[in-house]
Amino acid sequence: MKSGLGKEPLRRFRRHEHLALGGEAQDRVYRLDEGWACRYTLLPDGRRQITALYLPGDVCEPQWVISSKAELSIVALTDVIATEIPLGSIRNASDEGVSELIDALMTNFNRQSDWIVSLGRRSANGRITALFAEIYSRLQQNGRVRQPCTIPLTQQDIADVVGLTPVHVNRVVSELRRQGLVQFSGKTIIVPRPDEIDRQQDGMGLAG
Amino acid sequence: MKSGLGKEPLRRFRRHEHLALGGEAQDRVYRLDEGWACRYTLLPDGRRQITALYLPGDVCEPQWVISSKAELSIVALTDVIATEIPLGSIRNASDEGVSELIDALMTNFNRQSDWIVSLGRRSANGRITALFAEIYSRLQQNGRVRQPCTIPLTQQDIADVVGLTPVHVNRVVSELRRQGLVQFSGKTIIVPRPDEIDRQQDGMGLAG
DNA sequence: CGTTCGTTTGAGGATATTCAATCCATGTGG
DNA sequence: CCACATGGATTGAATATCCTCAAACGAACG
Repeated sequence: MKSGLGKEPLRRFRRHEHLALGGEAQDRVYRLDEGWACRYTLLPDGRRQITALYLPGDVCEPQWVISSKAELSIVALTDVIATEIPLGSIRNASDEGVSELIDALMTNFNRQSDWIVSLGRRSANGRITALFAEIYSRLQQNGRVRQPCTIPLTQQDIADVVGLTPVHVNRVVSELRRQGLVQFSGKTIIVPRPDEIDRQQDGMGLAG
Repeated sequence: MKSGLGKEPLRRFRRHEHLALGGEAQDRVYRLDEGWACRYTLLPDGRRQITALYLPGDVCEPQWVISSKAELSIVALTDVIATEIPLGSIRNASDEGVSELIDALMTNFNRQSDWIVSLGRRSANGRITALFAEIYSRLQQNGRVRQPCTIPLTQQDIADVVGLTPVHVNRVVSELRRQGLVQFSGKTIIVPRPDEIDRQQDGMGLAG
């Protein structure tokens, strides 16, 4: 995966362009070098629920190494530059490439479980602050934290992640701004002190 | 996995007994021969969110074949009889056992994505009917449908799956009973016509 | 300069929660 | 066989949270 061979082709996607369509066979995965993307489901009435967020540095979608089929569509949330990684090139030979993908898969699996907890048991405020804290933590792990942490998501995008309406997201986020927990810069959100955001989450820690 | 060798030991768990504790190393998986179990997270204030349901016939937790560690606790929701399947016995030799577990893992992964959609975008009524429909469908796939489909879950358990309070679950379920979509038999719920329940779900299908 | 996309604000209403009781079946000990 | 304790289901009233509808606003873009 980290083979610096430079043989893997770079792909560019514009915002709203699809990296994959639900049902399609996949013969590659992507590593996002720049930009954000997501997996989502569209309801018949047009509402959208995002089921996974892909940040710069993430591999999208690691499970294709197992199933070779996109269950859901993947779309770019910003302009994206991605490295194309053919599955054939790593599936033969029990490479470290495979185990890296498997690790990423399990990480996503556990993240989904966590997100079920958020959606099931947290208030709007808790879900949004939890999302910002998660994003910061993941960017940090990917080595992509500029100071401070910036989030190029639309409030509509955020709403589709946290399962709320954009109107209500706006009210919650505005309140966070009033408290100084986030700042706005144009349409991107800035989290100046991620550690404080983390403490905002209502009733979330661990046990049992 | 289906080796009828009879060498695998049977394990019994009483209701509320743990099959695994979060953080524990695991050297086996379980196939549930009888009874129901779940994976869950406990919040600091005592509320619980169930992140996976295990039905008779299911393997619990297939991802242990990869990670060998329980991220979250697993508890029996009813009395359980399970077959213990040592991981060592199938990890060497690229058995069909492994690929069966991998398949189950991917099924659970996709089910979690679907559940995120439910929690994020469905009403109480939609979540509960979706849950019943999912349960019926899974029991059928596992070859465990007696006529009719019975669900031995407490309303509190259901609440912890769908992310609602038991009080509100009671109101919704009572309304479903009034409409004849479910029946009660003591504390267990019966779904006489699962196909009709399926049509109750508000705004759920596919697209995009 | 008019569109377009995204944000912001208000008013009103629907949905789900909270807090409390009550009910009911089951199981236990006397 | 009955009194009592227990766990779960049920109901009501009041409240909180979030949604819907509608309009206005602002920046970016062609």
